[in-house]
Amino acid sequence: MLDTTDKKLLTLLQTDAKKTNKELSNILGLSVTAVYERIRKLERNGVIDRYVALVNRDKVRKGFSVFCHIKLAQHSRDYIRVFEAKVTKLKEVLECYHVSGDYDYILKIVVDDMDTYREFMINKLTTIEHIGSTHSVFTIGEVKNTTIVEV
Amino acid sequence: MLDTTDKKLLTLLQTDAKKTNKELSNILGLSVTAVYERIRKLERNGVIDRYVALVNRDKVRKGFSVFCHIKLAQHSRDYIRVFEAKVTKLKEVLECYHVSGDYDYILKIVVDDMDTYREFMINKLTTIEHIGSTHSVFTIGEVKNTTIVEV
DNA sequence: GCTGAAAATACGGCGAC
DNA sequence: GTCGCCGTATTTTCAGC
Repeated sequence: MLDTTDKKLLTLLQTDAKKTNKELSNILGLSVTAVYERIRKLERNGVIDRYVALVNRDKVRKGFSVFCHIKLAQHSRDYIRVFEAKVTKLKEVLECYHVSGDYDYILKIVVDDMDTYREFMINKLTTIEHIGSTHSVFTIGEVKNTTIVEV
Repeated sequence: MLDTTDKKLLTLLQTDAKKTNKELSNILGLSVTAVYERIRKLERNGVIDRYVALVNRDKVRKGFSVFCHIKLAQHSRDYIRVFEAKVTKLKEVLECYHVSGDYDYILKIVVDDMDTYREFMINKLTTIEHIGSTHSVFTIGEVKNTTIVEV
């Protein structure tokens, strides 16, 4: 379904979505039209989901990242549904995964600093029903952070 | 440094970077040029780091996400430097954070499936020197995944 | 911050390979 | 599926105020 050119194109667009079709055509050795058609197809097929701006978190005082492990009190379908719906609404929670192991969910939380994290925990996260326990892991350094999946 | 308009603009661009300045100007109640100038400034100041295409991982068979906790064998400066340099090079590792707690690093790894994860662990990750131990947490569902930080 | 105009690019159709 | 060329429409970009 995706040939080598498509894969290269995807990596390029995941690296820099502002590249013009002309620049891409030079890199890939294709015509502008061919690049245009391929991108259209990748967008139509849903392979490219969307285009976004990435913000430098340190520049907007959002440099405090925390991973929070959560156990639910019970694992009924309703408890899961309610928890997932409410946690999704929290803007501080950038990512939430249902996982297997010692706990049920991993949340990636981004806030200003430790004080705002404390506020977030008390006034937002732990007000969600059915949470059994939480465990916070604080990041002290970002070694790598990319959105590029190489296919 | 950032006024309310800038913040709205950042949220809009983090949601959809393909919006034209004209569309943005309508939403924000500004002229096209004012929007242009504000975006230029956000880019120059480094608040906007870059623009990227986001790929639907399920469409490219990269739906298998794993969090891997890593302890180093020792915590000398050289060990840390070597580990971080090598782990950054691995394309399967999308994110790597230095953390405080029971382990030293959290890695977010995205691969095809369990088989490729096994291959990755054997042939790539665990060939890095100075790793003391690893612990993998497998995701069984993605509840939320956004890149938007609301400032 | 605005208006207006120039330059660059995207877009869609065409026939041909 | 790709290419090159054609337009036109849209968008970006940057004067000058």
